[in-house]
Amino acid sequence: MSYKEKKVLPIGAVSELTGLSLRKIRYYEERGLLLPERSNGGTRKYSFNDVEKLMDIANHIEDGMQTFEIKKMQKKKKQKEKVRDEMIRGQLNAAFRMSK
Amino acid sequence: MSYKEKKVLPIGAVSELTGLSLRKIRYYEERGLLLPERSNGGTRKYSFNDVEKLMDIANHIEDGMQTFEIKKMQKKKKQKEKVRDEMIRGQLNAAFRMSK
DNA sequence: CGTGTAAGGAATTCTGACACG
DNA sequence: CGTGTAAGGAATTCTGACACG
Repeated sequence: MSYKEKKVLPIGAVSELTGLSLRKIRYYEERGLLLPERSNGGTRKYSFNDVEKLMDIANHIEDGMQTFEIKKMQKKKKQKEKVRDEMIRGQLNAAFRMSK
Repeated sequence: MSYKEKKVLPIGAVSELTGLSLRKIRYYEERGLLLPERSNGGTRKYSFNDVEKLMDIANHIEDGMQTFEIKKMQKKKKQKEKVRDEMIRGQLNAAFRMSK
């Protein structure tokens, strides 16, 4: 796994990087838009990927989009990626069979 | 600047990533092998680059090298990089003059 | 709904020092 | 020299709640 995915940043760093308040960051998590890890003590740990996701979320919020709509978009995006991956895998399998 | 250089990790995360104790991490800084940033409150902030540097340091320590020796090595390494960069710049300038 | 804030407590980090070797 | 540890304090984060709208 690359640095971008490592869950290591404390919420304060994320707040500085994104410009979002601690309240907002925690609220977006509450709405399921984000899933940081937790330390043994219970403190949140974020990745740089989470930071990017948050900036994306912030943009949508600014545009007047509601959290549940953003949540929907995330699901659709994941669905698209899934389909695309299955397509690729299918093509590869087909090509593999052809090669024999 | 890339994620790798951003000073954002708290010392606890660095400890987990490197497997080094907090004491060791702070001590290597005291010896000048490392220069994390500080938050307003005074807490240390590390980059992934610092994490890599620490694993390097740990290896040298295991080999019985002393901190001042590691410090020397770091200086030599920097010197080499500097010379190399100047070489490249020189070559580029020469090529540029030739092209006119 | 999305966000600010005050409140009390818990987790994290800080420094300087003593210990051992 | 390099590292562990106990000590006291400060910075950071956590949760649940009230407020506004």
